[in-house]
Amino acid sequence: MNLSQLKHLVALAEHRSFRKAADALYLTQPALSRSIQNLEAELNVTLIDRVGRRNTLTAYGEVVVSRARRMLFEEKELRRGLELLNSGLSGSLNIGLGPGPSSAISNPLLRSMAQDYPRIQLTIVRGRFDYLMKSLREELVDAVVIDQRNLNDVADLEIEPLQHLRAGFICRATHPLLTLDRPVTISDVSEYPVASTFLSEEVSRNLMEQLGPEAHPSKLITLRSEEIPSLIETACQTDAIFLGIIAAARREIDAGILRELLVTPVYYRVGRFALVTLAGRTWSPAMKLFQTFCREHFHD
Amino acid sequence: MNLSQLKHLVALAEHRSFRKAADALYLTQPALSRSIQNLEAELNVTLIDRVGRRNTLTAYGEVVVSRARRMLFEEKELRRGLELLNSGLSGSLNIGLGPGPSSAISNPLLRSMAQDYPRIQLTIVRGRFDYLMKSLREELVDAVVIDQRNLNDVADLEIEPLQHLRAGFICRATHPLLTLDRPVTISDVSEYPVASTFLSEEVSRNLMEQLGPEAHPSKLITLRSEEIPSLIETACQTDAIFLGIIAAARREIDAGILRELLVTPVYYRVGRFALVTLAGRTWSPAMKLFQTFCREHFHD
DNA sequence: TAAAAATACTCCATAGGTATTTTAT
DNA sequence: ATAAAATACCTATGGAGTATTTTTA
Repeated sequence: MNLSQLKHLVALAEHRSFRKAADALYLTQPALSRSIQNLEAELNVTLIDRVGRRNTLTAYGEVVVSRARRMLFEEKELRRGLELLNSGLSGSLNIGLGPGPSSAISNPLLRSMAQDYPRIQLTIVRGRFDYLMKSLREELVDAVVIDQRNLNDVADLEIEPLQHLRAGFICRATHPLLTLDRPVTISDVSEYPVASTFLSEEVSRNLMEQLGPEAHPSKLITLRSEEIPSLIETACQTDAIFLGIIAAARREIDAGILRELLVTPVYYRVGRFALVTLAGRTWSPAMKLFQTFCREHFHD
Repeated sequence: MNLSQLKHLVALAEHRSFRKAADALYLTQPALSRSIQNLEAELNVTLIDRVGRRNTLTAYGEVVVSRARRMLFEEKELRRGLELLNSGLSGSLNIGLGPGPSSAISNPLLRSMAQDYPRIQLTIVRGRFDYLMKSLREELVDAVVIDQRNLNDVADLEIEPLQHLRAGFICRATHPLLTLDRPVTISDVSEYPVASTFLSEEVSRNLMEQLGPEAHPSKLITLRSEEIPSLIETACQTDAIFLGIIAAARREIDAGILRELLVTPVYYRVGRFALVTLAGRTWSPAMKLFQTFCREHFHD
């Protein structure tokens, strides 16, 4: 058995065709054919049932492919580990950020890297949960920061929970609701446009439980976008009320442009974010820097 | 990079001597020397510091050795996984059973697997003919056991006929009909509730041909369910008469609770069951065990 | 100056290529 | 009839052996 044969088998399992797999491997079809035959002969089992168009792995093939995948993963990590050692702090860092984390740390992360580690190539990918997890598993990004409540299948992941980020309502400092001489209710809020992202089921349910049926996103939210900065910009310039992570508007709140709007009963919901990486991958020095960064910057 | 080189490096890391490591690997010292050199050349790093007596791994060497250990572990597990599969001691077996076969072999199959092959993952799927065949063709199950009279399109199938299972009438041992001093007729039977599954067209026709129009299921059968054990339970506790595979009531008959009711003219109909798999698929050892099991357990 | 590792040289097993046949749809 | 996979045959690379030299404790 050798690593080439295993690569060949994995490719074959993916393409289900000797021809296509051979092309993908930059090999001739006969070479691939023999490579698989040799592997089968050595292991003394049939790995794939050749049934014309539709080749399928046998039970043996399944066993071999799954182990082979791990071995090839380890090989890739071996080579990457050497490169990391060689490159020191000049490596690259590819990060995937969910909408919440993106609004909270995108800017400070870019600034921090530009100032302190100018030789690190930083790439930030924005996206929805599924897309980010796919990117992570395909090793297109080194890590993602997402709401960990979405995570189901975590067997192959390494998850570092980050500090919670509070969520709430935010409006501009000159907003009429801030001058009210009584507590602001959800009905008051719904008199104005409410700007938010697409909220998960869990968050929606939570909103309703705490603030009543009027708070259901489908009724409450009138302005919806994945671009949180745009939403915040809107809240700055209009009477629209932003609903989301407080930290996303940190700069505007500090500048006195925006203010948190306290709604009774108090809506206080946290985003439970986490730094997620593929288990078994060596962390680059840049990755460790990012971890430190997240720990420091995840707060309200 | 290949697995031999990695084995060599790991041995070298353990023995800290080319000489000793070479001996342990049943290799000559120059061969080992070159093997390591080739690996170093390919990875373009020094893996081990040659300092005469006491060789030590470099930082690169540490990275490579630790990943290599995992790869070799995976390789060992790969081979062990195949052996387990081969010995029939592991693996998975997904079986689809039609109503008749299910009642006849579900329990013994579960018991047999639990006792003799505790590490095989057995899944039994119950269902009607069409559903089972669909599952088989989509490879959701490895095999189905069904009444082969239903089979039409068999081009892509491998069919092993199993021993016929007799069908007939069964009632409890204390049933009034058993004390009759004349042959029991179908009219006698129809005086009582008759419990059975949904019968195929062919079986229905056959029933009528042999026992007359009174025997048509739509008239005859008053208790209908796919759950044969429930029907048998009913026959045990009431004067209802069970119509179906005799073997399904094997246990109760052996225990003297139920008895076969002979109806004149003799109704003797066999279930022509078969073990059906997709042609061209390699049989796992678990599958072969199941085949043997079926051959042994399909009898009255 | 011994023991250890590297080098020089030879052999052959095997992975890969091209050309062709066999198989299955 | 055609696409896919297997087979036949050839070449070249590289891994392993033996003999020998170089290194260093």
